[in-house]
Amino acid sequence: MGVTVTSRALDLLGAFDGEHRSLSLTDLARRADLPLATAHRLVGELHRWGALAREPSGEYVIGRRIWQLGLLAPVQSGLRQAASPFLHDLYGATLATVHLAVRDGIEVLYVERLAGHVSVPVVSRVGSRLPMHCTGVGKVLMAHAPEEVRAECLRQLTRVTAYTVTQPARLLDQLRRVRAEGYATTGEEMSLGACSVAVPVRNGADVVAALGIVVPDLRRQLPRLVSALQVAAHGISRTLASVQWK
Amino acid sequence: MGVTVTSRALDLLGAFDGEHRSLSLTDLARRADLPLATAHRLVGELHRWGALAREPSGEYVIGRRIWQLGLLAPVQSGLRQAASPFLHDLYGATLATVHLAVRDGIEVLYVERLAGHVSVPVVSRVGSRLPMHCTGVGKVLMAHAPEEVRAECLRQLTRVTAYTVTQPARLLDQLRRVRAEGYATTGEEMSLGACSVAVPVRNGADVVAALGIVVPDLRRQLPRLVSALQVAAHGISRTLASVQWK
DNA sequence: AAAATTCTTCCACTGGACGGAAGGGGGCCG
DNA sequence: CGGCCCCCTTCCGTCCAGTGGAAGAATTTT
Repeated sequence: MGVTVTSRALDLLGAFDGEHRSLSLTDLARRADLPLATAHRLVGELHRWGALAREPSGEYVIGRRIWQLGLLAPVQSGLRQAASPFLHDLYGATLATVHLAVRDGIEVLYVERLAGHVSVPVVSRVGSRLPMHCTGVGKVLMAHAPEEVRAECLRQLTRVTAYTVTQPARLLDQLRRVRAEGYATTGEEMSLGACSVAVPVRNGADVVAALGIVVPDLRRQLPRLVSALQVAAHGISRTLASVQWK
Repeated sequence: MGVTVTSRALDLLGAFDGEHRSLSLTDLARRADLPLATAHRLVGELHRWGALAREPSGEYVIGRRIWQLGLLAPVQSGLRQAASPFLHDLYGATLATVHLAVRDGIEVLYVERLAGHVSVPVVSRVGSRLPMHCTGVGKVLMAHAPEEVRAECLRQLTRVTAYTVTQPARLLDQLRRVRAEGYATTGEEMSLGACSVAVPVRNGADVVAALGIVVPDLRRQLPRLVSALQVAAHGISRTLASVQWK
């Protein structure tokens, strides 16, 4: 059941990613591993429907219709909208890069990112994924994930910087503290010069997301940042509860 | 050439909209006008790929993968990212609901919306469309649209409130002034109690988007608002030019 | 417990999908 | 200018994946 028409069309869409935002017909055919004639027909249909658009150059890009559909996804319409005003407040209070993320499998999926004109160099982009063990939001989500997910993560603690925690025991110890104290921190574990603090966002009893900020250094004002984060997280949680999200 | 497999799969996705964010299999089949067995198979494939997700209730919703794809669309990745910091500045300076919109056919497509905790009642949502003749951003986009688009719009000047401009001649006159003065205004033409000001966002010589704000009343501080808008629009234009968007 | 509704699986027929091949168009180089 | 290369588009006979009626399972309602 591997080669259905639908799966081919979807594979064409899947040919696009962060590094390949516009592709020629030939590129699409190559990346989806389809004969040119077949790709031509399918791409034509996708284009007619609005899933793909054509740049002046002739290359194809993801169309507005897909973008509009994406806005209907639950991450977007529920969580993001509930969080939006609180994220702005948080940014205003801290002037740090603000992140909202959810867990997707064993990775962190960034749902929203809010940064000013200048900011600490950060790798995350909205819609991108990162491993959980070396980011603030990731530690929060991992700490509150089901046991089997945590176990799976521990199996691949890849080293990113010299400060990345790669010993399972040590990470588990940190996660225990995250649950106990209600917030997680990292210090240059993902990229040098960037530290982070994060707190869980709840919907009822469940942890549905994590809210975090990235700063150059957090020795001095950690208590203030944690309290600002918790105020925002509580606000989001309350909004989620009131709209009965999910 | 109306009934291809791909078009059916796409129609299933198209069954979702602002009012129907989650649908049961039966609903999907009904809305896409497909036999249940066929819908079942196609939905299964879409689900397997990640285009659809399943709620705890068993209903289907747009999946994260579509959301991620949407983030790659040019509106999103180019325009929105370039605009983001300036929109926050603008919100900070005016505390009004801020809108960024592009033209899509003969309608206004809202690309970004930024509102505080409380705000003037506004109908727009990100990803939604509205007619051009009765919104601030719409008038800006219409004023700078190709002649044939303008003509097409004039053919359907639907009345929304008692203040909506429905006489072609009068609207054309307003548009001429928009081009001359560099900004457009509306007064309760879309919804009562809401006025708006908007300015064009350029990329080189082309008007690629419109930036607008909605306020309860604009008699008093119009000059200040226009200048704040223009500062932001220039900032966005400069950013677009520097990243060679499109 | 019966009835109604929704979801899932099955399978034989058939019409839409397939893709090799050939034909256009534009850009680059010798 | 002509030859070459690359990319896009169209065509058409073959064939297999898609189709959908029907039956059955699962769930909810009456």
